[in-house]
Amino acid sequence: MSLPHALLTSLLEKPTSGSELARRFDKSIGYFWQATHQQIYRELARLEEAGLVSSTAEEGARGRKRNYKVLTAGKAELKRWMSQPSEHRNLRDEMMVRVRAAAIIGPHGLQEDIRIRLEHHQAQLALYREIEKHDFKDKPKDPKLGLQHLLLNAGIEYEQMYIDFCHKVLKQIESACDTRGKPRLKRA
Amino acid sequence: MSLPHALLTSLLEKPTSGSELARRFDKSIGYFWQATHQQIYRELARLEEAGLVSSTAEEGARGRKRNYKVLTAGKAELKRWMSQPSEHRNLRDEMMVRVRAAAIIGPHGLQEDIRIRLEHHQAQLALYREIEKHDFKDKPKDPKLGLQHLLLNAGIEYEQMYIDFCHKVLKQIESACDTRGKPRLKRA
DNA sequence: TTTGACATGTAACCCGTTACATGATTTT
DNA sequence: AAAATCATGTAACGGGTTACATGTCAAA
Repeated sequence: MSLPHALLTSLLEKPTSGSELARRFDKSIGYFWQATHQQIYRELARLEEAGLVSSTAEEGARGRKRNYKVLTAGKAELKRWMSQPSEHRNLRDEMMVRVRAAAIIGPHGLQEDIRIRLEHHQAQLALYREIEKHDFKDKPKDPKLGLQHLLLNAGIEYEQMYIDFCHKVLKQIESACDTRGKPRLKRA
Repeated sequence: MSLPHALLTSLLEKPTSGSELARRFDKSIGYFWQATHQQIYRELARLEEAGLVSSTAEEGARGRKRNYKVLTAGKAELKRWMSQPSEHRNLRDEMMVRVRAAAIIGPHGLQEDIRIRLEHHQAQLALYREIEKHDFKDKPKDPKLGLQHLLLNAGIEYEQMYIDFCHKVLKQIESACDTRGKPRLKRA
Protein backbone atom coordinates (compact mmCIF):
# COMPACT_ATOMS: atom_id res chain seq x y z
CA MET A 1 0.00 0.00 0.00
CA SER A 2 2.58 2.56 -1.04
CA LEU A 3 0.58 4.64 -3.45
CA PRO A 4 -1.01 6.98 -0.88
CA HIS A 5 2.36 7.54 0.72
CA ALA A 6 4.04 8.10 -2.60
CA LEU A 7 1.41 10.74 -3.28
CA LEU A 8 1.91 12.32 0.11
CA THR A 9 5.63 12.49 -0.54
CA SER A 10 5.15 14.02 -3.92
CA LEU A 11 2.63 16.53 -2.58
CA LEU A 12 4.87 17.44 0.31
CA GLU A 13 7.61 18.26 -2.12
CA LYS A 14 5.23 20.48 -4.04
CA PRO A 15 1.44 20.77 -3.82
CA THR A 16 -0.26 20.25 -7.15
CA SER A 17 -3.26 18.82 -8.95
CA GLY A 18 -4.06 15.21 -9.77
CA SER A 19 -3.19 15.53 -13.42
CA GLU A 20 0.12 17.13 -12.60
CA LEU A 21 0.86 14.32 -10.16
CA ALA A 22 0.06 11.79 -12.85
CA ARG A 23 2.58 13.48 -15.09
CA ARG A 24 5.18 13.76 -12.38
CA PHE A 25 4.72 10.07 -11.61
CA ASP A 26 6.17 9.29 -14.99
CA LYS A 27 9.42 10.57 -13.56
CA SER A 28 11.20 10.40 -10.22
CA ILE A 29 9.03 8.24 -7.99
CA GLY A 30 7.55 6.68 -11.08
CA TYR A 31 10.77 4.79 -11.71
CA PHE A 32 9.97 2.64 -8.71
CA TRP A 33 6.24 3.08 -8.34
CA GLN A 34 3.83 3.72 -11.18
CA ALA A 35 0.22 4.77 -11.14
CA THR A 36 -2.36 5.68 -13.72
CA HIS A 37 -4.36 8.86 -13.38
CA GLN A 38 -7.43 6.88 -12.29
CA GLN A 39 -5.52 5.33 -9.44
CA ILE A 40 -4.25 8.74 -8.47
CA TYR A 41 -7.66 10.41 -8.51
CA ARG A 42 -9.16 7.55 -6.56
CA GLU A 43 -6.42 7.72 -3.98
CA LEU A 44 -6.48 11.50 -3.68
CA ALA A 45 -10.20 11.32 -2.97
CA ARG A 46 -9.53 8.79 -0.24
CA LEU A 47 -6.73 10.85 1.23
CA GLU A 48 -8.98 13.90 1.33
CA GLU A 49 -11.79 11.84 2.83
CA ALA A 50 -9.37 10.68 5.51
CA GLY A 51 -8.34 14.23 6.25
CA LEU A 52 -4.72 13.76 5.20
CA VAL A 53 -4.79 16.24 2.36
CA SER A 54 -7.01 19.15 1.41
CA SER A 55 -7.93 20.53 -1.96
CA THR A 56 -8.94 23.92 -3.26
CA ALA A 57 -12.33 23.23 -4.80
CA GLU A 58 -15.89 22.93 -3.64
CA GLU A 59 -17.63 19.55 -3.69
CA GLY A 60 -18.48 18.02 -7.04
CA ALA A 61 -16.52 20.48 -9.10
CA ARG A 62 -16.04 18.02 -11.89
CA GLY A 63 -13.59 19.01 -14.56
CA ARG A 64 -12.13 21.90 -12.63
CA LYS A 65 -8.54 21.73 -11.47
CA ARG A 66 -8.10 20.86 -7.81
CA ASN A 67 -4.94 21.77 -6.04
CA TYR A 68 -3.98 19.37 -3.29
CA LYS A 69 -1.76 19.99 -0.32
CA VAL A 70 -0.73 17.81 2.60
CA LEU A 71 -2.24 18.49 6.01
CA THR A 72 -0.46 17.97 9.30
CA ALA A 73 -2.21 14.66 9.75
CA GLY A 74 -0.91 13.62 6.34
CA LYS A 75 2.67 14.33 7.23
CA ALA A 76 2.20 12.49 10.51
CA GLU A 77 0.83 9.51 8.62
CA LEU A 78 3.81 9.53 6.31
CA LYS A 79 6.17 9.49 9.28
CA ARG A 80 4.21 6.70 10.91
CA TRP A 81 4.43 4.68 7.73
CA MET A 82 8.17 5.24 7.43
CA SER A 83 8.81 3.74 10.81
CA GLN A 84 6.84 0.60 10.08
CA PRO A 85 8.42 -2.44 8.44
CA SER A 86 7.88 -2.29 4.72
CA GLU A 87 6.26 -5.05 2.75
CA HIS A 88 8.61 -7.11 0.72
CA ARG A 89 7.80 -7.67 -2.95
CA ASN A 90 9.51 -10.44 -4.79
CA LEU A 91 10.81 -10.11 -8.28
CA ARG A 92 8.15 -10.83 -10.88
CA ASP A 93 9.36 -10.89 -14.43
CA GLU A 94 7.63 -12.53 -17.33
CA MET A 95 10.83 -12.80 -19.31
CA MET A 96 12.40 -14.91 -16.64
CA VAL A 97 9.49 -17.32 -16.92
CA ARG A 98 10.14 -17.51 -20.63
CA VAL A 99 13.80 -18.20 -20.16
CA ARG A 100 12.84 -20.99 -17.82
CA ALA A 101 10.43 -22.32 -20.43
CA ALA A 102 13.12 -22.08 -23.07
CA ALA A 103 15.32 -24.23 -20.90
CA ILE A 104 12.65 -26.92 -21.16
CA ILE A 105 11.24 -26.71 -24.67
CA GLY A 106 13.79 -24.63 -26.56
CA PRO A 107 13.97 -20.96 -27.54
CA HIS A 108 10.98 -20.76 -29.91
CA GLY A 109 11.47 -17.16 -30.86
CA LEU A 110 12.58 -15.98 -27.44
CA GLN A 111 15.57 -14.23 -28.97
CA GLU A 112 13.41 -11.68 -30.73
CA ASP A 113 11.58 -10.95 -27.51
CA ILE A 114 14.86 -10.47 -25.70
CA ARG A 115 16.09 -8.07 -28.33
CA ILE A 116 13.00 -5.94 -27.83
CA ARG A 117 13.58 -5.92 -24.09
CA LEU A 118 17.21 -5.06 -24.66
CA GLU A 119 16.23 -1.99 -26.62
CA HIS A 120 13.83 -0.90 -23.92
CA HIS A 121 16.32 -1.27 -21.11
CA GLN A 122 19.05 0.40 -23.10
CA ALA A 123 16.75 3.36 -23.71
CA GLN A 124 15.88 3.47 -20.03
CA LEU A 125 19.54 3.39 -19.09
CA ALA A 126 20.29 6.22 -21.48
CA LEU A 127 17.46 8.24 -19.98
CA TYR A 128 18.72 7.70 -16.43
CA ARG A 129 22.22 8.74 -17.47
CA GLU A 130 20.84 11.84 -19.08
CA ILE A 131 19.01 12.69 -15.89
CA GLU A 132 22.13 12.08 -13.87
CA LYS A 133 24.15 14.36 -16.08
CA HIS A 134 21.48 17.04 -15.93
CA ASP A 135 20.50 16.89 -12.27
CA PHE A 136 23.49 15.63 -10.34
CA LYS A 137 26.76 16.07 -12.16
CA ASP A 138 27.01 19.80 -11.64
CA LYS A 139 26.12 19.78 -7.95
CA PRO A 140 29.04 17.79 -6.60
CA LYS A 141 27.79 16.77 -3.18
CA ASP A 142 24.62 18.37 -2.06
CA PRO A 143 23.73 16.22 0.94
CA LYS A 144 20.04 16.90 0.43
CA LEU A 145 20.26 15.20 -2.94
CA GLY A 146 22.30 12.24 -1.75
CA LEU A 147 19.43 9.83 -1.34
CA GLN A 148 17.86 10.80 -4.63
CA HIS A 149 21.16 10.26 -6.35
CA LEU A 150 21.39 6.83 -4.78
CA LEU A 151 17.94 6.01 -6.11
CA LEU A 152 18.91 7.06 -9.58
CA ASN A 153 22.08 5.04 -9.39
CA ALA A 154 20.07 2.01 -8.29
CA GLY A 155 17.99 2.42 -11.42
CA ILE A 156 21.12 2.68 -13.53
CA GLU A 157 22.66 -0.41 -12.03
CA TYR A 158 19.45 -2.35 -12.42
CA GLU A 159 19.24 -1.52 -16.09
CA GLN A 160 22.87 -2.41 -16.64
CA MET A 161 22.29 -5.72 -14.93
CA TYR A 162 19.24 -6.45 -17.02
CA ILE A 163 21.03 -5.60 -20.25
CA ASP A 164 23.90 -7.80 -19.27
CA PHE A 165 21.53 -10.64 -18.52
CA CYS A 166 19.86 -10.33 -21.91
CA HIS A 167 23.20 -10.52 -23.66
CA LYS A 168 24.15 -13.61 -21.72
CA VAL A 169 20.92 -15.36 -22.56
CA LEU A 170 21.25 -14.54 -26.25
CA LYS A 171 24.79 -15.84 -26.24
CA GLN A 172 23.79 -18.98 -24.41
CA ILE A 173 20.95 -19.74 -26.81
CA GLU A 174 23.20 -19.12 -29.76
CA SER A 175 25.97 -21.34 -28.51
CA ALA A 176 23.52 -24.10 -27.64
CA CYS A 177 22.20 -23.95 -31.20
CA ASP A 178 25.72 -24.09 -32.58
CA THR A 179 26.68 -27.15 -30.60
CA ARG A 180 23.65 -29.14 -31.50
CA GLY A 181 22.82 -27.63 -34.86
CA LYS A 182 19.33 -26.88 -33.62
CA PRO A 183 17.60 -25.83 -30.41
CA ARG A 184 16.91 -28.86 -28.30
CA LEU A 185 13.36 -30.00 -28.84
CA LYS A 186 11.86 -33.04 -27.31
CA ARG A 187 9.35 -34.11 -29.92
CA ALA A 188 5.84 -34.48 -28.61
CA MET B 1 -0.54 -13.24 -17.76
CA SER B 2 2.39 -15.54 -17.11
CA LEU B 3 0.98 -17.79 -14.47
CA PRO B 4 -0.69 -20.32 -16.79
CA HIS B 5 2.48 -20.55 -18.83
CA ALA B 6 4.63 -20.88 -15.80
CA LEU B 7 2.42 -23.77 -14.75
CA LEU B 8 2.61 -25.35 -18.18
CA THR B 9 6.38 -25.11 -18.06
CA SER B 10 6.54 -26.64 -14.64
CA LEU B 11 4.14 -29.42 -15.61
CA LEU B 12 6.06 -30.15 -18.79
CA GLU B 13 9.18 -30.64 -16.77
CA LYS B 14 7.35 -33.06 -14.52
CA PRO B 15 3.60 -33.75 -14.22
CA THR B 16 2.31 -33.37 -10.69
CA SER B 17 -0.52 -32.24 -8.48
CA GLY B 18 -1.58 -28.71 -7.57
CA SER B 19 -0.20 -28.88 -4.07
CA GLU B 20 3.12 -30.13 -5.33
CA LEU B 21 3.21 -27.30 -7.86
CA ALA B 22 2.52 -24.82 -5.09
CA ARG B 23 5.49 -26.20 -3.21
CA ARG B 24 7.70 -26.24 -6.25
CA PHE B 25 6.73 -22.63 -6.95
CA ASP B 26 8.54 -21.66 -3.81
CA LYS B 27 11.69 -22.60 -5.66
CA SER B 28 12.98 -22.33 -9.20
CA ILE B 29 10.31 -20.45 -11.15
CA GLY B 30 9.10 -19.00 -7.88
CA TYR B 31 12.15 -16.78 -7.67
CA PHE B 32 10.75 -14.77 -10.53
CA TRP B 33 7.07 -15.58 -10.40
CA GLN B 34 5.14 -16.42 -7.25
CA ALA B 35 1.70 -17.87 -6.81
CA THR B 36 -0.39 -19.01 -3.89
CA HIS B 37 -2.07 -22.38 -3.95
CA GLN B 38 -5.45 -20.73 -4.60
CA GLN B 39 -4.15 -19.06 -7.70
CA ILE B 40 -2.65 -22.32 -8.82
CA TYR B 41 -5.82 -24.35 -8.31
CA ARG B 42 -7.86 -21.68 -10.04
CA GLU B 43 -5.51 -21.59 -12.97
CA LEU B 44 -5.21 -25.36 -13.26
CA ALA B 45 -8.98 -25.59 -13.45
CA ARG B 46 -8.96 -23.04 -16.26
CA LEU B 47 -6.20 -24.82 -18.10
CA GLU B 48 -8.10 -28.09 -17.90
CA GLU B 49 -11.29 -26.36 -18.98
CA ALA B 50 -9.40 -24.97 -21.97
CA GLY B 51 -8.10 -28.42 -22.86
CA LEU B 52 -4.44 -27.56 -22.31
CA VAL B 53 -3.85 -29.98 -19.46
CA SER B 54 -5.61 -33.10 -18.23
CA SER B 55 -5.90 -34.52 -14.76
CA THR B 56 -6.38 -37.98 -13.33
CA ALA B 57 -9.57 -37.63 -11.32
CA GLU B 58 -13.29 -37.69 -11.96
CA GLU B 59 -15.32 -34.51 -11.67
CA GLY B 60 -15.87 -33.03 -8.24
CA ALA B 61 -13.37 -35.23 -6.47
CA ARG B 62 -12.75 -32.69 -3.78
CA GLY B 63 -9.85 -33.34 -1.48
CA ARG B 64 -8.44 -36.13 -3.61
CA LYS B 65 -5.08 -35.62 -5.25
CA ARG B 66 -5.24 -34.76 -8.93
CA ASN B 67 -2.27 -35.38 -11.15
CA TYR B 68 -1.97 -32.93 -14.00
CA LYS B 69 -0.10 -33.36 -17.25
CA VAL B 70 0.28 -31.11 -20.28
CA LEU B 71 -1.62 -32.01 -23.45
CA THR B 72 -0.36 -31.37 -26.97
CA ALA B 73 -2.50 -28.24 -27.16
CA GLY B 74 -0.87 -27.03 -23.96
CA LYS B 75 2.60 -27.38 -25.34
CA ALA B 76 1.51 -25.62 -28.51
CA GLU B 77 0.11 -22.78 -26.46
CA LEU B 78 3.36 -22.46 -24.58
CA LYS B 79 5.27 -22.22 -27.84
CA ARG B 80 2.83 -19.65 -29.18
CA TRP B 81 3.25 -17.58 -26.06
CA MET B 82 7.04 -17.75 -26.25
CA SER B 83 7.06 -16.23 -29.71
CA GLN B 84 4.90 -13.29 -28.68
CA PRO B 85 6.37 -10.08 -27.30
CA SER B 86 6.37 -10.24 -23.52
CA GLU B 87 4.75 -7.65 -21.33
CA HIS B 88 7.12 -5.31 -19.63
CA ARG B 89 6.76 -4.78 -15.90
CA ASN B 90 8.42 -1.83 -14.27
CA LEU B 91 10.19 -2.01 -10.99
CA ARG B 92 7.86 -1.53 -8.07
CA ASP B 93 9.51 -1.37 -4.69
CA GLU B 94 8.06 0.10 -1.57
CA MET B 95 11.45 0.70 -0.02
CA MET B 96 12.42 2.95 -2.88
CA VAL B 97 9.34 5.05 -2.18
CA ARG B 98 10.46 5.32 1.43
CA VAL B 99 13.93 6.37 0.46
CA ARG B 100 12.37 9.05 -1.70
CA ALA B 101 10.22 10.12 1.22
CA ALA B 102 13.26 10.16 3.49
CA ALA B 103 14.90 12.53 1.06
CA ILE B 104 12.03 14.92 1.72
CA ILE B 105 11.13 14.58 5.38
CA GLY B 106 14.14 12.80 6.86
CA PRO B 107 14.82 9.16 7.78
CA HIS B 108 12.20 8.67 10.54
CA GLY B 109 13.18 5.13 11.35
CA LEU B 110 13.93 4.07 7.83
CA GLN B 111 17.26 2.65 8.91
CA GLU B 112 15.63 -0.09 10.94
CA ASP B 113 13.48 -1.03 8.00
CA ILE B 114 16.51 -1.17 5.74
CA ARG B 115 18.32 -3.42 8.16
CA ILE B 116 15.43 -5.86 8.08
CA ARG B 117 15.49 -5.83 4.30
CA LEU B 118 19.22 -6.32 4.37
CA GLU B 119 18.84 -9.47 6.41
CA HIS B 120 16.24 -10.79 4.06
CA HIS B 121 18.27 -10.20 0.94
CA GLN B 122 21.38 -11.57 2.53
CA ALA B 123 19.51 -14.73 3.43
CA GLN B 124 18.16 -14.97 -0.10
CA LEU B 125 21.63 -14.52 -1.51
CA ALA B 126 22.99 -17.24 0.73
CA LEU B 127 20.20 -19.55 -0.40
CA TYR B 128 20.91 -18.92 -4.07
CA ARG B 129 24.60 -19.57 -3.53
CA GLU B 130 23.77 -22.78 -1.77
CA ILE B 131 21.63 -23.85 -4.69
CA GLU B 132 24.36 -22.95 -7.10
CA LYS B 133 26.89 -25.00 -5.20
CA HIS B 134 24.51 -27.92 -5.00
CA ASP B 135 23.04 -27.90 -8.50
CA PHE B 136 25.59 -26.36 -10.79
CA LYS B 137 29.11 -26.48 -9.44
CA ASP B 138 29.64 -30.18 -10.00
CA LYS B 139 28.26 -30.28 -13.54
CA PRO B 140 30.74 -28.00 -15.24
CA LYS B 141 28.98 -27.11 -18.48
CA ASP B 142 25.86 -29.06 -19.17
CA PRO B 143 24.38 -27.00 -22.01
CA LYS B 144 20.88 -28.05 -21.01
CA LEU B 145 21.40 -26.30 -17.69
CA GLY B 146 22.95 -23.18 -19.14
CA LEU B 147 19.82 -21.07 -19.12
CA GLN B 148 18.80 -22.16 -15.67
CA HIS B 149 22.23 -21.28 -14.39
CA LEU B 150 21.90 -17.86 -15.96
CA LEU B 151 18.60 -17.38 -14.18
CA LEU B 152 20.12 -18.31 -10.87
CA ASN B 153 23.01 -15.95 -11.48
CA ALA B 154 20.57 -13.17 -12.29
CA GLY B 155 18.98 -13.77 -8.91
CA ILE B 156 22.37 -13.70 -7.23
CA GLU B 157 23.38 -10.47 -8.91
CA TYR B 158 20.08 -8.87 -8.08
CA GLU B 159 20.46 -9.69 -4.41
CA GLN B 160 24.01 -8.43 -4.36
CA MET B 161 22.88 -5.21 -5.96
CA TYR B 162 20.08 -4.78 -3.47
CA ILE B 163 22.35 -5.43 -0.52
CA ASP B 164 24.82 -2.96 -1.85
CA PHE B 165 22.10 -0.38 -2.25
CA CYS B 166 20.94 -0.84 1.33
CA HIS B 167 24.44 -0.30 2.60
CA LYS B 168 24.80 2.86 0.59
CA VAL B 169 21.56 4.28 1.86
CA LEU B 170 22.46 3.52 5.48
CA LYS B 171 25.81 5.17 5.00
CA GLN B 172 24.26 8.20 3.35
CA ILE B 173 21.71 8.65 6.10
CA GLU B 174 24.38 8.28 8.73
CA SER B 175 26.73 10.78 7.13
CA ALA B 176 23.93 13.28 6.61
CA CYS B 177 23.12 13.04 10.32
CA ASP B 178 26.77 13.54 11.19
CA THR B 179 27.16 16.64 9.07
CA ARG B 180 24.11 18.36 10.32
CA GLY B 181 23.83 16.84 13.74
CA LYS B 182 20.29 15.77 12.97
CA PRO B 183 18.32 14.56 9.97
CA ARG B 184 17.00 17.49 8.01
CA LEU B 185 13.42 18.21 8.99
CA LYS B 186 11.37 21.00 7.64
CA ARG B 187 9.14 21.86 10.58
CA ALA B 188 5.46 21.78 9.79
C1' DT C 1 -12.48 -44.06 15.22
C1' DT C 2 -10.97 -39.97 16.21
C1' DT C 3 -7.35 -36.76 15.24
C1' DG C 4 -4.62 -34.18 12.47
C1' DA C 5 -2.27 -33.26 8.31
C1' DC C 6 -2.99 -32.87 3.51
C1' DA C 7 -5.33 -31.59 -1.00
C1' DT C 8 -8.60 -29.06 -3.04
C1' DG C 9 -11.92 -25.62 -3.30
C1' DT C 10 -15.22 -21.21 -2.28
C1' DA C 11 -15.73 -16.40 -1.29
C1' DA C 12 -14.64 -11.77 -0.57
C1' DC C 13 -11.63 -7.99 -0.95
C1' DC C 14 -8.24 -4.65 -2.87
C1' DC C 15 -5.08 -2.93 -6.20
C1' DG C 16 -4.12 -2.00 -10.82
C1' DT C 17 -5.86 -1.62 -15.53
C1' DT C 18 -8.84 -0.30 -19.34
C1' DA C 19 -12.60 1.94 -21.49
C1' DC C 20 -15.30 5.50 -21.45
C1' DA C 21 -18.07 9.74 -19.79
C1' DT C 22 -18.60 14.49 -18.36
C1' DG C 23 -17.52 19.16 -17.01
C1' DA C 24 -14.21 22.99 -17.74
C1' DT C 25 -10.86 25.56 -20.51
C1' DT C 26 -8.52 26.94 -24.41
C1' DT C 27 -8.04 27.36 -29.37
C1' DT C 28 -9.67 28.31 -33.85
C1' DA D 1 -19.68 29.16 -31.07
C1' DA D 2 -17.66 24.86 -32.51
C1' DA D 3 -13.76 21.93 -31.83
C1' DA D 4 -10.05 20.25 -29.44
C1' DT D 5 -7.86 19.57 -25.21
C1' DC D 6 -7.53 19.19 -20.40
C1' DA D 7 -8.98 17.69 -15.67
C1' DT D 8 -11.65 14.85 -13.26
C1' DG D 9 -14.53 11.13 -12.62
C1' DT D 10 -17.50 6.43 -13.18
C1' DA D 11 -17.70 1.58 -14.15
C1' DA D 12 -16.26 -2.88 -14.98
C1' DC D 13 -12.88 -6.43 -15.03
C1' DG D 14 -8.95 -9.44 -13.74
C1' DG D 15 -5.03 -10.89 -11.01
C1' DG D 16 -3.30 -11.53 -6.43
C1' DT D 17 -4.23 -12.06 -1.56
C1' DT D 18 -6.47 -13.67 2.56
C1' DA D 19 -9.67 -16.22 5.27
C1' DC D 20 -12.03 -19.99 5.59
C1' DA D 21 -14.54 -24.46 4.30
C1' DT D 22 -14.81 -29.17 2.86
C1' DG D 23 -13.33 -33.60 1.63
C1' DT D 24 -9.54 -37.40 1.90
C1' DC D 25 -6.01 -40.05 3.88
C1' DA D 26 -2.84 -41.77 7.36
C1' DA D 27 -1.42 -42.18 12.04
C1' DA D 28 -2.36 -42.70 16.84
